[in-house]
Amino acid sequence: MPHRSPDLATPLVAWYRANARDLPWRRDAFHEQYGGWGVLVSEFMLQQTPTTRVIPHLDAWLARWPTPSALAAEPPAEAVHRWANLGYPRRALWLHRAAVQIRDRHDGIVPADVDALLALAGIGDYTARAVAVFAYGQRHPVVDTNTRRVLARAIEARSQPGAPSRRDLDRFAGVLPADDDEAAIMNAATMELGAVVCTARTPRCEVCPIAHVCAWRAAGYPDTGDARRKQARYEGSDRQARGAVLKALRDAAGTAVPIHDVLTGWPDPLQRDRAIDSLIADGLIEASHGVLRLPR
DNA sequence: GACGCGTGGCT
DNA sequence: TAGCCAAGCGT
Repeated sequence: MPHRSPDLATPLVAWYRANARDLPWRRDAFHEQYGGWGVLVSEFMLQQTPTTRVIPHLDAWLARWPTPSALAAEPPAEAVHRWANLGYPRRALWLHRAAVQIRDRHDGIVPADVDALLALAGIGDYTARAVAVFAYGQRHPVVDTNTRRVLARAIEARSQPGAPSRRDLDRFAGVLPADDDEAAIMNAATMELGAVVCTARTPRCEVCPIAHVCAWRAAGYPDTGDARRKQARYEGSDRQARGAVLKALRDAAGTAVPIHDVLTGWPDPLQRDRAIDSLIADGLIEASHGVLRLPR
């Protein structure tokens, strides 16, 4: 018979109020200026990209495209180009598609409804709820890798979370405060704790506000194994080849490049061709009359 | 559920 | 120094 979970919300919310980093998307002025669009763009960029690398790109992006309709009015090539080195450039394409969908379906206003958000390109369980909560103040569980790690340790006494599951959402919803605003803060606080204290490799338990109720700590920090997938090797991978092709086209400043001038001297010519073909299939580049370009 | 998908800083 | 890691998503 499992004992009741201790109250995590009170210490987490207090800790967050005193210790939250001053990030752009947490400022009142940011919300007043960019509303749900600012939150949406920040969440897209933060999908698998570190906070410190996102900040300058987010500023530039929103200065250039302060509304969904502004982005939707330009070709996807511009989005892919300005995505620069943020990584996973499909996100730039999806963000552009989402902007078009927001313009066409929602009169240019980022929807507040989770199901409407989920129907947009590139938006899944995490991003939909993050927008509904952080832009519109609704009460939903926002569960990212940080939250899953904090809960795995504090409640399940595991060193790392298991594989992501829809059940994570229900489980976290069960420990959120009833009040919308408090719940929103706990969502942010739990992610923040995982990002800066309860980190994957070297947790700083000596400054953790919930160490006194942490099941993993009480159990003596057992290594319960890591259920996460290991990342495939990047050096020599198709992903590296795709990245190099796309960088070449970005560096060409949006102009077409003869296909034979792209990645000349790449060690594996078959891999080079495979990268180009898959980028075309993904819609990240276009081919015509022997030249490659970003998608128009 | 498992896989493919970028890029660069950190240990 | 060679992995490890980072506010996921779509298939």
